Amino acid sequence: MDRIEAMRAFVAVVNEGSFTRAADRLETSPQLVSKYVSQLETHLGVRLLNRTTRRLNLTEAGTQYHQRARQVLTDIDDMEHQLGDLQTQAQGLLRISAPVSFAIRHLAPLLSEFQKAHPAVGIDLQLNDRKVDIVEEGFDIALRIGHLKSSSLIAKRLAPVRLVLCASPDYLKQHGTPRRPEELGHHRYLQYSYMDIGPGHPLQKWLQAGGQESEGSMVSNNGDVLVEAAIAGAGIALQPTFIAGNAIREGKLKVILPEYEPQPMALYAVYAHRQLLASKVRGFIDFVDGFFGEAPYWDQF
Amino acid sequence: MDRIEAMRAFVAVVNEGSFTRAADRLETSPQLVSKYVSQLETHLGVRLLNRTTRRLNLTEAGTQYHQRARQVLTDIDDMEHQLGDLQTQAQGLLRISAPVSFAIRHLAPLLSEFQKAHPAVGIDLQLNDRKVDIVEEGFDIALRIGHLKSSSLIAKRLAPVRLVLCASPDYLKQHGTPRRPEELGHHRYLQYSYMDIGPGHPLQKWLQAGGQESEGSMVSNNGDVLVEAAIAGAGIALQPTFIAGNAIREGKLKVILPEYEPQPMALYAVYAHRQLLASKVRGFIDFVDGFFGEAPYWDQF
DNA sequence: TTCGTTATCAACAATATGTTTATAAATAAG
DNA sequence: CTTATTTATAAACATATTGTTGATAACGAA
Repeated sequence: MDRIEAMRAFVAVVNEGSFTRAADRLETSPQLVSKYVSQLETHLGVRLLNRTTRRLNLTEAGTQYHQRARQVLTDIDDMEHQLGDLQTQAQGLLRISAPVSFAIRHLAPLLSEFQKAHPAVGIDLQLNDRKVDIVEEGFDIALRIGHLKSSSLIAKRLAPVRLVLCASPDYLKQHGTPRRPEELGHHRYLQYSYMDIGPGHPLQKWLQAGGQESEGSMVSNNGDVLVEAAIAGAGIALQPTFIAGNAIREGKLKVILPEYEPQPMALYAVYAHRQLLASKVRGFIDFVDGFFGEAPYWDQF
Repeated sequence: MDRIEAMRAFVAVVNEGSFTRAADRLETSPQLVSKYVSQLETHLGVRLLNRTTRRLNLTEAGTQYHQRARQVLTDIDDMEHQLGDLQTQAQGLLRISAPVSFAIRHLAPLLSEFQKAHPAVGIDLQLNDRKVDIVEEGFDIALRIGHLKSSSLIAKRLAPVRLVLCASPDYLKQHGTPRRPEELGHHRYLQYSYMDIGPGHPLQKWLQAGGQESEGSMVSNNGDVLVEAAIAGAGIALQPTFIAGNAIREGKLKVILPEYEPQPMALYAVYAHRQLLASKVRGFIDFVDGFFGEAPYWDQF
């Protein structure tokens, strides 16, 4: 027996004053309503209604139960409606984790526009380059850059992330512009700590060597720093276009060996579940998807 | 799905922080708990828990739902316990309908003793000689005297009610004491409006005739009046012993034609249902049953 | 009375329930 | 780093329950 349905039946019978009318109201058969009420009575061990075929009278217990059952039912309805609204209206706090450099440069306008479209959604943006555990740490969405290994999480690809080798015109004038990967050997590599372009790539060897052998080399876990260093003429950096793009467009950096550009990585939105997604999350993903497109503005140089 | 059980499962999972422990607590299988929670989620259209195999985290919706669901569940539990108490403790107002003359003479001591045994039960005693509709008028019990025709009500026989023909010694001295029914013809009959001793009885003819033909006869719907009239020498009355008994014992009335005494009627407690009886009602019936016995004190003369 | 209405009962087919068995994922231990 | 253990879920299945249908009994009204 579904006690909630039984309670609903009982309350309907009391309100309508008849099993048949209650059944009409609940769009079911009088037989079922009768069954529900008797089951409820048996469950409670108390007679709720004195019924003749012609008239119904509440017992004392019935009166009390009716009172409180109605309250409980409206509570439940309220509760479910509230959740329904939460679901359809896209409200609540959206907790997002995002990579530091990307967020600083490109997330502000997106978030601002998103909030215009969904005023009831609050945003908590946590910048973090480590791989957060979105379930454990309570994030709704994590934006990630890289080649994602499969996991139980859902990852939606939002935009390509191109990596380019670049250096300042001054630096190139001074040290020469490499035309082939082999020529990189003597150059300074501004290394990003977590860079991984995959094995087998022509640049891979140099990249690894750069980190281990070169003297006076520079390593950072922040791409902005490396790009700034490259602009200042400190060496050659392999960095995503969403960081270097602006400097390239302004002529402060030159792209080197474009024909050897690594496979593009991608920007992903990572979230926990595909089904029963809160609509604030669903809404955000739909919103971000297509915001940058396959040729993002930061690649226009 | 029983939504209440599902809610209980969800709340248990949140409280215990694990499906398996929740299942232990609810004495069911983890599989079922899992099923319940997912059904609840599907029903609500919202994900309540983010679950990895190792840890559980509430979603925003889950937090809200948990809060309110716990409230609803305790409400329901309270409600049912309250009804349970009502059931076992015998409390509330007991509404009794009883015949006027009987109640006046014999009910006060009974009720007083009953209330000593069940202090939490209040009594509303309505005296009425008409046949009340106990369901319609909201009585818990009706005491009735007579030969009950079957009905959907339950009637419990509490005591025999003997009817005796009686008159005052003075009257009998003046008009003679009848020895055979035929001799009644010339006597005055103090008639009770609702008297019915059934067809075929030797006295039946005289009783009917008494109502229709005799001049100067007396009719009343109250037995006390008729007994008082008989004591005053107004004629012969056919009245129950619980009214006339006292006068007989005191010698104010003499019993006539005892060998023609009609089949005894009975005192019944009539109530609506045999099952799921409120314990105040159950208690009263048990109490009254046997209080008077097969040879009630009013028959001792 | 007889009729229409109403609650309930009984029986059945459709559905749902809870159990069992198996699988995948995540941590802990060796 | 692999193996074990714990945990949640999925699939499959026997059993119980549900809601429907048709029939019954009781009350009121004409």
